[in-house]
Amino acid sequence: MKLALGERRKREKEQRRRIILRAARKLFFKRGYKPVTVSDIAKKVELSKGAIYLYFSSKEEICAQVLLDDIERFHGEVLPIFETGADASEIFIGFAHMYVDFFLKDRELFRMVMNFMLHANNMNLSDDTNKRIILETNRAVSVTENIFKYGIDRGEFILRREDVRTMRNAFWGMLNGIISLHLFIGRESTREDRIRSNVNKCLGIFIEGLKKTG
Amino acid sequence: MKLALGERRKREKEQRRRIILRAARKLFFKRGYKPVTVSDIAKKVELSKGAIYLYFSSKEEICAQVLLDDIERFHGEVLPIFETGADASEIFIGFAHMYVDFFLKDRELFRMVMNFMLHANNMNLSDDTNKRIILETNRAVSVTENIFKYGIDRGEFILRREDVRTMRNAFWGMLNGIISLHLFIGRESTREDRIRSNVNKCLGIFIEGLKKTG
DNA sequence: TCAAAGTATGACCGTAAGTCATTCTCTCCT
DNA sequence: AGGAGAGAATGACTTACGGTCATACTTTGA
Repeated sequence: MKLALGERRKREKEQRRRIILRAARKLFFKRGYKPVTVSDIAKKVELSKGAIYLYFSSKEEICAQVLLDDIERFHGEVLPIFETGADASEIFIGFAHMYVDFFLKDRELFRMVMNFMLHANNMNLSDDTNKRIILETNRAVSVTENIFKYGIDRGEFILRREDVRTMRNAFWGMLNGIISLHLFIGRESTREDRIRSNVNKCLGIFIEGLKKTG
Repeated sequence: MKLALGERRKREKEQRRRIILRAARKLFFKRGYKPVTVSDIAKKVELSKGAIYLYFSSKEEICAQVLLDDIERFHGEVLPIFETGADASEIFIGFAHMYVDFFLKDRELFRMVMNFMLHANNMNLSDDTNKRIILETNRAVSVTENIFKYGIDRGEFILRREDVRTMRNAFWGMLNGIISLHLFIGRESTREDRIRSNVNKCLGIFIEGLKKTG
């Protein structure tokens, strides 16, 4: 009789999983999700298609894990912003810029995330992946909500606490919406600095609205 | 020798095209874009699959035309709002509510439109369809830009004219973003009145920002 | 050393978009 | 009326891709 997967094997398996993910990421970002086939990924890591399915249950699952890794990385990068002691408006702007920069590095990443949000309901993902999605979603939510609460506590924002959730939605919506429009609609001005300046202006107006007394 | 397509035939062809579109629309909205096959559509209108391709060059083309018809209808419905002589803020709110209501009637419609915006670049659409897309995009843009200009002219909004384009993007982004979040992320509160009230609050804040002097 | 566990393969399957040779049907000219 | 040719329709066929599985190879540990 045999025991379950030895330690070293487990490690090697995890390592191979990561190699596949890296390859998939590169391919997806270069050619887009749909055009990349599972065989393409297999070829790139010198495995057969069947082998890929020993590590991932579906192409969608690969996509989800690529995106989750990136989002986790973003959340890691964004944390220090809260240590600065800046006021809520500055934190907002800082957060928004990090978000924009994050997605401008790989525009296909943003498209994939949006697409994923749109269709996640109809995807068959592993329990583990679903857990990660919920975790990261909650993290994103609480990060932004906390900025609003911080602003309220400091007396910086005129906003009822029960409206924080609404404003959090508006904030995310605005940020994603502006990026979408620039990347996929605007033929003009998709230069990074242009997008950044637009985000600045929009958030400026929004924050003015939050500050306005009476 | 024969002449090109007689008048009556042309009319009948157009009629059949519309019948196919109606059937496709119903199927798409009921089961979603991907799950509906071209054969499903053909079956519903009692034609063979091949016949469908006499009227449309691809499934994507069918989708595009369904969406364009709906967007055109929306633009038709939204025009009267500008005849009311209301102030710019009211027009904004009115416009936003019509937009929200329009998409809440068929949630799949919104998903399809978002998806379309995300991938329109990589679709092979007919020249005619591409023209319609540009036309409708420009219409949407100019509608919102005009509200901003109107607000500036009335002295209602404190906003430089060169920032109108930016604000138009923010407005669209916010609106689409809020709807997206509610429909596809929020497990909680996707009730219509809830979404409407959220849109109200967000736009309220946004408009306050626009009105703020100094 | 050999049996079980684990890893890998690639032919194969199912499905769905899109094509095309063929057939049917209508129109209009003589 | 009749037939020629334009146009409408068909459905079997092609292609492409996600996913599966019987088979075979490799490692491990008793």
